[in-house]
Amino acid sequence: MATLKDIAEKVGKSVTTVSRALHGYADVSPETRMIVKQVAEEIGYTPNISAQRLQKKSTDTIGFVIPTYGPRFTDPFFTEFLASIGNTANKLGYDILVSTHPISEEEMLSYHNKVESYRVDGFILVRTRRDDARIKYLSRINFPFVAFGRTEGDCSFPFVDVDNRYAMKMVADHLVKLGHHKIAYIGAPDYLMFANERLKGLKEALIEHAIDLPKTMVKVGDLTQMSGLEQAEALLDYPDPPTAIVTCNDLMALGVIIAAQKRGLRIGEDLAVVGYDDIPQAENNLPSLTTIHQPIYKIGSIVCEMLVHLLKGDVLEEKQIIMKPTLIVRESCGE
Amino acid sequence: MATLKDIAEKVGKSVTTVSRALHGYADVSPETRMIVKQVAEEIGYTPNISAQRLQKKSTDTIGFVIPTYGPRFTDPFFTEFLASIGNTANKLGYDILVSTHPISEEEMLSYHNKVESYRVDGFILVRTRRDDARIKYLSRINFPFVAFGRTEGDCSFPFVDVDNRYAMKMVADHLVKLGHHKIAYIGAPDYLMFANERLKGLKEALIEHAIDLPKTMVKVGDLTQMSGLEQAEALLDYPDPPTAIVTCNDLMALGVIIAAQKRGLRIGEDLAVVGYDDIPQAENNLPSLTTIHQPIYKIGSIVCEMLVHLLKGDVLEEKQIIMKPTLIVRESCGE
DNA sequence: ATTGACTCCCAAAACGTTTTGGTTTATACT
DNA sequence: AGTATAAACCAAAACGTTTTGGGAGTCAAT
Repeated sequence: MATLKDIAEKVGKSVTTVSRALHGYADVSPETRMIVKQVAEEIGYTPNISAQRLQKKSTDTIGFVIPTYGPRFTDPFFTEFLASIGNTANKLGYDILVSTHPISEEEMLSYHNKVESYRVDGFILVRTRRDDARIKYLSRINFPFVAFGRTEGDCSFPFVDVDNRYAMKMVADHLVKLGHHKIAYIGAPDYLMFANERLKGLKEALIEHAIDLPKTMVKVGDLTQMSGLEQAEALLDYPDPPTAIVTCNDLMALGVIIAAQKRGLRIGEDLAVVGYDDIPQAENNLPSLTTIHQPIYKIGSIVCEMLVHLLKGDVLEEKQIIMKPTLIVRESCGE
Repeated sequence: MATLKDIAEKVGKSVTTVSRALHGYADVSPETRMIVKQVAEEIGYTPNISAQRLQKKSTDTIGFVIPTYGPRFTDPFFTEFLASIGNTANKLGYDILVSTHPISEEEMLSYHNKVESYRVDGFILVRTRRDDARIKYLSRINFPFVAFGRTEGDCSFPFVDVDNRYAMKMVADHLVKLGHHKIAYIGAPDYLMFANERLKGLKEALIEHAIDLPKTMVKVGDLTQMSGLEQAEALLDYPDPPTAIVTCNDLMALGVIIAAQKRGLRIGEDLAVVGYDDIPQAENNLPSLTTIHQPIYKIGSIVCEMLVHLLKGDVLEEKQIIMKPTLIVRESCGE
């Protein structure tokens, strides 16, 4: 309601002066500045954000498009990540514009749309893909973004990633030390970069121990608990079933545990299970879940800070950050 | 990049005409309209949203402030709800502006800020409180919003809610039928409307069966699995422990199950457990969880649609909607 | 008396859109 | 010939802000 003009009229100065007074320019006398600020406070002035944006040609808004899977979409990863970028953005004076789409044409339209109508200044990407249309598009038009995760091919964009191969090496070493050699893996669709990396990492690490990971021991889930359960059942139905199952996220690992328990297997003795993410339930589960911890909240806030720096025109001192995950040993692998 | 002016110059017409051509006004000849649209397409015109907003004095944006609890905040409810309002808003041409705050002064500031700088046209509220500062503020200044949940006192605002008392009556009847009379309840802080209602509902329903719910049998958690576990331990430590524990959300119920299993109790036989929400894990858990199903996705989309109607100036045919939840009987109560 | 430096101020333009309040031209009706 | 009516168009204002490119006044040094 209240505009600069209103203030200007009240204090008998021009709109220009009022604007400059509020923005701390030096060419305003201390008295004028004081009275302007006072009146602004009095009449409850807040700048009209649309007008500011039109003039500044920036929106102070960060786009975050959540890739969803099906209608009952509940992944703890996203909640934590969203809370993280939300809080960080807020602290830095930015808004988060969220939309949700299944991976599809429609998803790309959403990016196009937000870019072309000047709705956001930059994007945060998650769950990068081996061949990532989003990254290609944004790179091509030189639109600011920061990704959590890398992609295949050109990785010259700014990102934060976790060393997935290193994580899987820790997992492999741990399992081998416990005496396992019949190891299976439940992953996610191959186009997801992190799934791909984790599978590769596990394979490589096992080879170092002269252990093979045959195709039959590799299953693909969709990251839900239900699919972990289903894939585990397939694995456990084999005449010569694995003694350890590694999954590519905790939700699926929890599914594996349930599948095993349903057929009376003792987790940690008859079957070892390893997850990835360290969601809160991993710790509280019975048995608690051995898993890879990646600091989601930390990663979110770093990603967000990097993007804000980028938007302010700063040069990033570290454009690409690779974080070391840690192996959290709990009950699900026995000892 | 491309503006109306660019098109105007290309087709040799005025900016006015171009604007009106694109908006389907009648005072533009068919030929002009065609050529305008064609040129617009050619040079990839998209309206500058900030300019539009400044002029229209509306933002086509819906605010959604997520109340968080602690840094490791992962509640499946929010992911599903967010996906729901996200998809619906998108379909209706609206954006969702998300921010996350712990319940606090800061949270209210976030509302003030978004209202006063014209950042959003309306709000969606969740997790209403008995005495809700958000509702009071928005009602007072007459700012559009729709809530999931009611509040104590004046409830003349538009909302969607679930009949919590009815839900708890179903739970009580079910448990009593199974022969339970030592029943305990793990709720959430009393200021949360839904927690308060559920407790009241349970109490009332038990009284009908001449069963008392003493203070010692009522615990307060914080909706996390961990706190469900902790409160359950306190209950089970009693010399005369309950034979059934009702919780106010599934996450805590899962915690209860773990606490019980840790001390060797058989769920469904030695102890009955009932949750609320019907999150995906409720179905897959071992034992699967008897719970109250509320159609979160549906509710989200209804809430969002109501708000959009409101924003368009339509009159709501149904301003207040109360949905009947259903009791999903699974293994955690035995039979 | 000029010049220069400094302080304080402001009119006007710009951002890109939509709306207002017309005008012009052609056609149809008396 | 004069008057409606309709079709097609458009200049200018408006939305509220920031930035540009100054101007006016004072004071001190030449």
